[in-house]
Formats: sequence, C-alpha cells, structure tokens
Amino acid sequence: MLKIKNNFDLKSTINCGQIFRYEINDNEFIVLIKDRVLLLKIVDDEIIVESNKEDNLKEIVTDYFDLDRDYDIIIDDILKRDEKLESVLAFSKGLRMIHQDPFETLIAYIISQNNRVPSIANSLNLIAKNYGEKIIFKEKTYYLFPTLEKLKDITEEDFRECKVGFRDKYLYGIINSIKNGDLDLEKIYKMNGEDALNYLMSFKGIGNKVASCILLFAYQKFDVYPIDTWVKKFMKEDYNIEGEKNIRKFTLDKYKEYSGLAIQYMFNYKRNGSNE
DNA sequence: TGCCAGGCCTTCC
DNA sequence: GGAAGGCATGGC
Repeated sequence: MLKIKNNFDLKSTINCGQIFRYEINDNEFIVLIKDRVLLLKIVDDEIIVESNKEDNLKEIVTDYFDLDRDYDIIIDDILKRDEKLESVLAFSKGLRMIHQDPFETLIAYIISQNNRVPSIANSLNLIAKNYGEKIIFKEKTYYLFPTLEKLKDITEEDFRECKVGFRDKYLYGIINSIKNGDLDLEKIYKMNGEDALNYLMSFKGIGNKVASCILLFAYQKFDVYPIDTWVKKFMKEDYNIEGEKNIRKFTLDKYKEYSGLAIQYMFNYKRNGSNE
C-alpha cells in the first residue's frame, strides 16, 4: 500500500479522455496499467494506492501520473500567453497528463479513429480478455493489455472479433511493422516532436491525430497536439478560427512548447464542461 | 431510420 | 494538393 498527496484532480485526470481502461465508483478508481492493477482511493488529503503487485509502486505511480512535474508553472505560462483561457484552465486545474505505455496507446488510438469512447474501451477490453494476462485482485478478475509477444500471431480476423471494425488491417499491419523492426517504439523517446510525428505517420492507419495522441499521452511530447472535433468546436465558437491549418498555426504561435497541454485543456473543457 | 463518432485511406479532379 | 466517399460498429 502506498499513500500519496491528494494535491491533484485524480477523477478528472482519469476521466478526461486520455485513457480508456478504468472503472470509477464514487471515490474509488481502478486503473489497468502495463503490468498491474491499481486501486486508488481518495481519503481526505491522501490518495491510497493498492495493487496486486506492490514492488516499485511509488516509482510506478509517480511516473504514471507525472507527479514530479509542476503543473502550476505550466498553467501560469499558458495563461500569460493567453488570458482568454482563464476559465478553461480553471476548469482543468489539477488535471495531469498520464504517462501511458506506448504499445497500448498506439493500439488504442488507432482504434479511436472515427469511433466513440465506449466502443474504443470495449475493443481494448476484448483484446485484453482474449490475449492478456489474467489477474485476480480482491476477488475480481482483470486482464492486462497484452504485450507484443502475446499478439505476435494475431490475424486480421482475430482483431475483427474484438470489434475493431475496418481498423483490423491497420492493427495487423502495425503489429507486423513492430515485429519486423520497421517500427521501433523505443526510438521515439529520443526524437523531437516533429520527427516523431512524421515517423509515426509513415505507417498506414496512423494520421496526424492518432500520431499526436500517441506522442502526447505516451511520450510526453507536449509540443505535439491532436486537433479533433472538440478542439475544432472550441476554436470556432470561442476564437472564431476555422480550418485545421489555421488552428494549427494559431495554437503553435500562441502556446508554443505547451500546445499539447493547452489543447488537452480545451478538449476537457469542451467535452466534459458542457456535459455536466 | 438515418446519422455520426477524439480519422484515415483511396480515388478523383 | 484538395475535396469527396467509403469504411465496421454501436448508440441515439
């Protein structure tokens, strides 16, 4: 068991569209990460973390929720560049960028194209159930997301059975590219945002949006930013800017190296702010 | 029923 | 090089 300070917004962080495989019940959260199940409970000014695997728990939780980074400095910086974002930033205060596993993020965001969040989660859970390691934790069953090794013989039809639809061929191709070494996920850590974006986009089924999400959510490249329907909506309604090209130019000019974060705050504000 | 979803690829000008 | 159409699946 681990206790950490409850000094960020755990619920929004989990629930703001970065990750898909989680459960929320009141102040209890289940998050499925690479090699274990995390159970997080908010108790007053602490967050209590339990897991089926307790070794290195502190390091893993710190890394996953990006706890060593000072987000107040970043938010102040964004605010200085754009005062109009004050209410957006206030709404997302305490939101942290989750540091996800690149392989699962890659698969997840390929599935996300032209899809809805519940469907994406359903497909990922089916893949985990069919190919991932089974974990029993507190008398409940969970499945970890499979490693590449466990997916090495998967076919397009197998993917289709996980309800991924037309994305089956993309996923199959990507798995093969990793297997034969064309796609090296480790190499991306050392690349700058733009090079990494072009590298990922050279593979079939990965466009700008999907590549940006992978780089932002798995590699913490905050200068890369996914422009999706929600961000387009925000830009049109609040800034009167239309067209992806124009949004891209405006965003990078304005928010520079924190464009990805600014975009994530806008997304959260537009998608979750108007629904609740 | 018909439309659309945190897009991308292909085809066609 | 830019616009349109198709794509599996599920929810409304």
